[in-house]
Amino acid sequence: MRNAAPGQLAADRALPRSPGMTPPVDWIRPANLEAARAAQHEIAARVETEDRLPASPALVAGVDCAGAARGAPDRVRAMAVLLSAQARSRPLATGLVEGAPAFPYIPGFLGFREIPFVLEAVGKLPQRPDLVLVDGHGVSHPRGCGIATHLGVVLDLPTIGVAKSVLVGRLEGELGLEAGSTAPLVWKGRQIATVLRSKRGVQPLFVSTGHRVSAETAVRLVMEWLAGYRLPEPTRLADRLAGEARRAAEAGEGLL
DNA sequence: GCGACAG
DNA sequence: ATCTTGTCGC
Repeated sequence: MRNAAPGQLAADRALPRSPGMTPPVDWIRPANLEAARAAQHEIAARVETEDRLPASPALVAGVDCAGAARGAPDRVRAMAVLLSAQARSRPLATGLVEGAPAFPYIPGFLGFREIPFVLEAVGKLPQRPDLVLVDGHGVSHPRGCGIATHLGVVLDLPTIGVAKSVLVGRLEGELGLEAGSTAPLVWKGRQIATVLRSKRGVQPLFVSTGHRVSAETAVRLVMEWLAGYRLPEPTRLADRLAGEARRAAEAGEGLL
């Protein structure tokens, strides 16, 4: 079992979920696009868009994925970082996983490619966080099921989507140039995310509800977890550490 | 039919 | 996401 398909083993063994229910396999490893699309509709029907998390989360995790290594075409590396409100710059723990994705990258279906690995990476953390910041959209998705929402429902944890570009929708109105400026991202007449200028002079972030976090709280928490950079610290560290891990792997395998 | 299109 | 040096602006 040590050499089982990465995604499969990851999904079953490492699910750091509260006891009670196990997500349908199609929510994690659907056999095809049609099944994946159906799963997204099921997941979207279970999303909670109201707050159901501590007002000030003490343990916040950040997750991100990167290519495993240049030269290793279809490999993915997932990094999970656990931070505490007390020491936000110093990770309490990290979880790293690598494997071959069962899904290709298809806009709108990112979760099926990365979540199997993210689940295993989060499972390597010593404890479940109060909140998870995800690199990508939450409900600001064609079917209301971006990777942040997908992950939140599967993990049964509060999540926030922090994307660096738009998937669907359009910025409405004007976005100020100052840090903290916001504007609605609207799609089909509905606000689906908040465009946030996290820092002066940088491209904005697209913050959306993942699961159990309201749109307003999502923006507040992202702002609270910023540390002088465009991305909030949990996500920024996961992104940076994933990149460092990739370089280390390339060097270790002599792929240079 | 023609674009758009998270990471 | 990834390939990539120098360069412009806060």
